[in-house]
Amino acid sequence: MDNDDYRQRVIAAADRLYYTKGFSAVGMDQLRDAAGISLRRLYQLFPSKNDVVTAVLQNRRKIWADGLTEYMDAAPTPRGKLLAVYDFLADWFCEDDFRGCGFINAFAELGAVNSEIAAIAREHKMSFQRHMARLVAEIGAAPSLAHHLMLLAEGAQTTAALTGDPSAAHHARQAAEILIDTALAKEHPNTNGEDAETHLANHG
Amino acid sequence: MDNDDYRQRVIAAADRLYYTKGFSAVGMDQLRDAAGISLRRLYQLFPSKNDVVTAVLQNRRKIWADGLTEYMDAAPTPRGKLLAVYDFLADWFCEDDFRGCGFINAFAELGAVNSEIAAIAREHKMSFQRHMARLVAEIGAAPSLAHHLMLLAEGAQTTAALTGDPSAAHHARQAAEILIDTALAKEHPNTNGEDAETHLANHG
DNA sequence: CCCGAGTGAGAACGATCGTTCTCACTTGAG
DNA sequence: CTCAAGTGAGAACGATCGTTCTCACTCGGG
Repeated sequence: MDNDDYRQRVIAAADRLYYTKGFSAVGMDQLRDAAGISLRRLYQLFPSKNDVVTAVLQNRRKIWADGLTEYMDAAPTPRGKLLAVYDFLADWFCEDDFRGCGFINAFAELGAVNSEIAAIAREHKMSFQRHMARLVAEIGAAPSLAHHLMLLAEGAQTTAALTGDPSAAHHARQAAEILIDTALAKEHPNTNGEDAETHLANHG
Repeated sequence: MDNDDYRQRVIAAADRLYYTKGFSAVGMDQLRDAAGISLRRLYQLFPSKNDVVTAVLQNRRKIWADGLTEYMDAAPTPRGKLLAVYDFLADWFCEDDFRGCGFINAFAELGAVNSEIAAIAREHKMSFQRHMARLVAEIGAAPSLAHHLMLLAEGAQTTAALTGDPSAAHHARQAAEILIDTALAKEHPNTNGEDAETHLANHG
């Protein structure tokens, strides 16, 4: 077992602890116990707690992007890919330990004091935003639609976390369908909305 | 100057400090300095830091509700009241020290460990939700519209906080207009959309 | 005046945090 | 084998936290 394996073990344990309890609520001793590693090796892998936190967030960025991409790839059409975002969220919200978006949580807890963490959270959101904008451009809708869909996804995450109700993803999907179809109807006014309506009926 | 004045002074100072730096990042000593009060009196007003935090959140609940109500009352129609939410957010986002929704931040930082704070944050969101649902019922739209509009407002708050871009409120308003008008067109299909369209043009 | 209750300023306390150090032990090279 | 380098387990350190205590002082009622 080499250093990279140990790093990944620490990151996995830290991610779970930080996400479920908050960053400042989890000390290095607790992380050592959870990762099954000595404090000495922990500090030679990560010179400070802040390095653990940033590594955890960078790791989570990749996991989140991969998970989302997986859902999107399963959808055949650009419209379906956009709506797959909310299916991805729906499944996520149903997980037992769901506690909101880890980046929003990190920003809320540490963003004001630690600009590096604020930057990581911001970069995560902006890459999601770019992803949405690309798909919106593909279906030929106005760029503002990407903002609208992003707001729904963000709102669903915080609402599901606070209320504990996973149906926020379902509501976000409903609204997204309306916004997408309205945007498409505005850009292609000659085609009637029949296709969109049947598509909507199949999923909703 | 009686005890209530002191209490209010502490709450005001604590609110600013907690909101801009986070809860665990602000100690009681710092709060004492900011409030201009002795540690002794501080602890006889609030037996523990947790009491300060909950008092701050309860206070912020009232301030938030009053501010929103003010914006809503200025709008003549129920539709205008619903859209006033996003004007309220827009002005809020432009404040210098805006750092997202204080309740989401509190939930993110302390909600996992402190169930009392989680409950306050949840209650705040649900009272906002009820407020929206009442107005949606007034304009005769489907209840799901209230969920959609709430998601937009929530998403705007986190997006504006993370990206630092106040235009999230503007985008949320755009999307809200589309969703409201679509919902109204579905509930009253005999009236054409002209009224809604001109209203939209006046505001957007 | 006296006296007791309450106050401000801040030291002190115990807990906990992030981080480093100690020390006995392992291990691979010579 | 010997020895140097690295490790695990955990004590130790300094800082900081929330909270309490000390002590000199104020001040209103007798």
